[in-house]
Amino acid sequence: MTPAIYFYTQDSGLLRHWQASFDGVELPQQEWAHAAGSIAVIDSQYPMLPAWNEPIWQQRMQHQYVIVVNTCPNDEEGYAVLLAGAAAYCHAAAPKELLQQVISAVVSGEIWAGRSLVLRLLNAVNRLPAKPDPLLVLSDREREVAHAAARGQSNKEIARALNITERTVKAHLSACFEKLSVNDRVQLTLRVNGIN
Amino acid sequence: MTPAIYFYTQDSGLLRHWQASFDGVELPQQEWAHAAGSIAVIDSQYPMLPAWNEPIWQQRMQHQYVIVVNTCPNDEEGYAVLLAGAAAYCHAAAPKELLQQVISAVVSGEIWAGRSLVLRLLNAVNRLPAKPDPLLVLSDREREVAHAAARGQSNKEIARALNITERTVKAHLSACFEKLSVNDRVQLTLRVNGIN
DNA sequence: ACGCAAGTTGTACTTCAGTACAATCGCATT
DNA sequence: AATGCGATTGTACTGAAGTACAACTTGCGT
Repeated sequence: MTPAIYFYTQDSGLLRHWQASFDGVELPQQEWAHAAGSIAVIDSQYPMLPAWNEPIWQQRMQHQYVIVVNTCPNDEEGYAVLLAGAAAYCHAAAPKELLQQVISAVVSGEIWAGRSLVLRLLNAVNRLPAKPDPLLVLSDREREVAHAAARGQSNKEIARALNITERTVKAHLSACFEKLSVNDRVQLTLRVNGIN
Repeated sequence: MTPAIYFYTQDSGLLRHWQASFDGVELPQQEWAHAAGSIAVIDSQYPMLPAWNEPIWQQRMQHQYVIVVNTCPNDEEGYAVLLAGAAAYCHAAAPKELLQQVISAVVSGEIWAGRSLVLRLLNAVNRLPAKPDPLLVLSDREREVAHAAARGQSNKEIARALNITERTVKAHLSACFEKLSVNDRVQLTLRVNGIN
């Protein structure tokens, strides 16, 4: 059982191809509505798409599996797309079997990309620019608490370790959530560890 | 204010050096007792240490900041130590100022290593062996739920996305916790994302 | 002296996460 | 047919997490 699949395209041939490969593929009703956890397949030739380095994509991809397809895929675009957080990048008219592989990989939380793109990504690892640490907005104490929480420690454990009360730990964590615009310690963990 | 610092060494000269640099440095009472979140400074010449690739270290380093020191540090050992999850690797008799830098970096959740060691680590990134996916023990459905949780989604969101009840999500997550030997979704998140 | 930010803690409350104990259903293997 | 596993859901409970509102202290710069 796969989540709902919304297909953003204006190519009716592609739509038919996908509908022949999966039950439940549909064109989205509201332009960019997205149910959390659903799958969005986006034809990169869809008109008026924001650039892949726009932060709007990261927000979206946090709550939805985004698969980007192109009738003429290229590594440059694929690189940008995956950096933006997409779950997959593949040929829009790929055979049914391949598409099913991609979908099942994505639903299982994997990232799908072609071989040449993967190699390019691996080579890029060494040249990661020193990213500005998002934790700099936190005070020293808040950063300590945030890192402890992001290691998987409970409030009680952190309190004992830092020799403060659990109440104080909560205060610091609430401040961290606020400053980092996250809702809970799991999202904090992801942020601290540079995921998403 | 720093957590308690336990110094595992048999070199009384080193112990004095550290005690002169920090308040609260003490020899551990019970051999390997460790309070969650405290700092363990381990002289790698301490007798009978397990090899750094022993899994026992990963468990330990999950709940404690471990700093490994050596009176004669070398990159080989440093590499193994940091791979095992240590927070720092440095010269045991480093000047007070440096030690304080190391401690404050560690308490802030950073990893400290000398420059040559850092360069070596960077070069190693490309040669990471394909690690056996720990999630293979999960069923397909459990893996879906685990990945959703590890993206920061709440039980309610996951339930909506997969079109099942929140109760079922809890059931799957409990199974995941059990199979992966973790206590909660934060630790699951770390595991799924290959941290620690 | 004054303001301000950071750190600390308290009480009280709401909501979420996680567990215990159980039950039903489908499917595949024996 | 029987057994077992995975998926699903229920009720009920405990404890942790997070928020609201508020207060006190310390240090630092003006």
